[in-house]
Amino acid sequence: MSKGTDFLNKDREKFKIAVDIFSSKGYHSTTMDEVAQAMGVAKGTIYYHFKNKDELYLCTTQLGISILEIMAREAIGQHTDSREKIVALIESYLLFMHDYAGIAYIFLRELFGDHNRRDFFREATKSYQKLIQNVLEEGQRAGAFAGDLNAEICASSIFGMIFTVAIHYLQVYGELSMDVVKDNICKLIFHGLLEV
Amino acid sequence: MSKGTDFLNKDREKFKIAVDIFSSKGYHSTTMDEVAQAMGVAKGTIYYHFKNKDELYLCTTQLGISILEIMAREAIGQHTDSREKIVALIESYLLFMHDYAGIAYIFLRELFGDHNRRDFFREATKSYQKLIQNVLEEGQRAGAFAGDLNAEICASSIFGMIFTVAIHYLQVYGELSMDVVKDNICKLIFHGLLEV
Amino acid sequence: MSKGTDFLNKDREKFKIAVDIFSSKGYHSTTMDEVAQAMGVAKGTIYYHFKNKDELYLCTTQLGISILEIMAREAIGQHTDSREKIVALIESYLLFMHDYAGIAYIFLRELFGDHNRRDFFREATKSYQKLIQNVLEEGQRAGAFAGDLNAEICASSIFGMIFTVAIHYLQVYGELSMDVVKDNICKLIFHGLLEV
Amino acid sequence: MSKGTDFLNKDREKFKIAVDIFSSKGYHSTTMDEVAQAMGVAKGTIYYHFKNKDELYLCTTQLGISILEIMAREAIGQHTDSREKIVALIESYLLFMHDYAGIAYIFLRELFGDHNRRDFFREATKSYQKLIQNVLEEGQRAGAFAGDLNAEICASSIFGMIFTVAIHYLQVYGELSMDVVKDNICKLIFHGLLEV
DNA sequence: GATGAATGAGCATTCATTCAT
DNA sequence: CATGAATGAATGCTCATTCAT
Repeated sequence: MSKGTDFLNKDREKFKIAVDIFSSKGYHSTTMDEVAQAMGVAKGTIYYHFKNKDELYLCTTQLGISILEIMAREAIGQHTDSREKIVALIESYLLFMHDYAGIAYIFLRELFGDHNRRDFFREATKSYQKLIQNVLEEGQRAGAFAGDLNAEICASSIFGMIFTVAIHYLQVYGELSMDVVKDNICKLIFHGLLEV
Repeated sequence: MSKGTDFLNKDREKFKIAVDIFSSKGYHSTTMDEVAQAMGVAKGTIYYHFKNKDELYLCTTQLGISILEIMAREAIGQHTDSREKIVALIESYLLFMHDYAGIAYIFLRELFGDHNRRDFFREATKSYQKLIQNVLEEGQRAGAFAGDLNAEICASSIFGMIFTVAIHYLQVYGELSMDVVKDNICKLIFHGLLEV
Repeated sequence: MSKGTDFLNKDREKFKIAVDIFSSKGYHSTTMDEVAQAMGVAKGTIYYHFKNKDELYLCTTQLGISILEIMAREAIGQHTDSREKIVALIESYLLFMHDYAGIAYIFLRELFGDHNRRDFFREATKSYQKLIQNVLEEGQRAGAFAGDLNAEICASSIFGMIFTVAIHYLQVYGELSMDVVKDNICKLIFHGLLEV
Repeated sequence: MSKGTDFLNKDREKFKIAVDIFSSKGYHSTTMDEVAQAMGVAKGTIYYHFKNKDELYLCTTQLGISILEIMAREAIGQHTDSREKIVALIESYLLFMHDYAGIAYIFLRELFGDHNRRDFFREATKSYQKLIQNVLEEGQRAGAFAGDLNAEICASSIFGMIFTVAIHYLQVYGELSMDVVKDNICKLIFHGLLEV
């Protein structure tokens, strides 16, 4: 944990400010002056705690993403049934989108972003998708999920679908009605589109 | 159609160059010098055809996105059965990702991007999701798809899942094996995860 | 007479357009594109007639200033009395300001302008002031004007006062009421401020 | 008082440098690089204190013009007699031209300049002319000056004449012999041209 | 620890000028 | 004679970073 992460951890208000600015303006359009002013400190102070802008951004994002990781692991941990685990994961992702939409935006943006930081976010994504994938494979071995499905592809699908729907909702309706979204995603994931 | 779109339309090579650079380096990290040099023209030439960097970027992206729209509409047009339409849409999206991955990156990046250009991309996204949504609702009326599903949420889900999986594949395996991905997504979408 | 002067002389409409643009926007803020568009010709056409922007500007201004010279010489020529000559000169200057305010602005601006073109305008000014000075000296020799006055200083004074008042009027009242201005300037010049 | 005015006020050397460059090369032909180099600071330093080139120019000119205002008000304040006030005003203007010729050039140039900044300079000019006008009206009420003269026109005349003569002298002789100029202008203003 | 004035490399943009048609 | 697409040198401005206090 770097000096900077420490700084943001101790002062969660400043963390939120950093997330707000970076998520609403993007990395490049956010200036260090703006961050400093929004945080109510001098620019030099930020450079005292962070080596450079990139470190500030990365620390901010890392801290935010670690929250998602904790939420997801906790969600899974509370269940033994694969299906219930999937539901819990969906719930936790949606909750994260609801509570930390700024971070989510940054995360997705960087996931599709340019070379510079993509690797870091790819790793994070892989680990989240792996979380889903593990539950899927576990479920397949237990005979709960169809064995002929490629768990990797399904995990990636579920990951992408949740975030896309959540952001669609946030953008179109301004708010995320979690129950409706959760129910529909669960139905789609578990039973598919076809009428039986 | 602006002067700039004209320029890119007539010289598809330059269009591809613009897409390549913007998708690999991102908007901000791409300099007009680089674009000019890569296109083999003077910087002034670009400014003769485009008002500024933003217009160059937007024209490039718009042209790219219009390709997706054409592909998607053609795909749907060749089928009457709702289920086959969905399959065709998935195929066309994957084909687009395969042939125009750069555009797809830009598209997704901006979809989650900062306020400046988000609106433009949101509209484009909405129109694609609407395409899916219409097919879904048509299928529901025909009794092919489960009537209790929210078509809007499902459309957004399908949209997000396809792109996410495709990019995951491109990032992890460097190439998109379309058949495998298509088959799995179809299975998941049509029948769901559960073993029957 | 250069090719350019010819061009402007033959097409007085284009001359007026050039004066309008240069006087309202200044030399540097006027682009060749603007001039070409306002004249209704292609940029290349202008470069066909003028070597460069500077020549266009100089030809335009020279032509304008020559008008003032003709007006002033005609005014003087119609009188033999020194005092009447002065009145006629004032009238002609005011008339010029009234009819060719654009030229007058350019003239004065350049008179106080930077090094580049100052010399040319200085010469023109000197010649106008000399015109006044000659009349003054003539009048002094004839005993009409006070002999202890420095004719050079007085000529310069009169020149400056006329233009300044005229522009003051144009700027403050939007229009030049020539009679009022002329009367007052004559009174001031001939009798001075003091109550007798 | 803006940050920039502060900067120039504290470091009068830099103020003089700015005046020198702007007056000798004009606004457009002066580059920020030149100003920075002449001042011995980095370009960024200038942009730290001034929002842009225009603000630098305006602050510089404003500061210069305020000097003229102070000089003029001091000159008037030391006298009670209207005629003596006029003489003092003339003296102060000539002194200003002598000490701050650069500012005077900028001032006059802008007074006849293009639309952009003209308004600002017009206001300044009006206030100076008003200064003269007030003294003239005061003198008229006291019976010292001819009552049938339009004070506004006379004030503008006097203003223009002083500056024009002073600049004429500077340009022709390279130096301003103040006594000669002052005496002649006073004679002309007070008694007029006519031999009595 | 904290500050904010100073820096300068980097970049978008402008525009006079050219020249092939 | 006339055109207008192409050029590239020139320049205003930004902003991450440093460092003396």
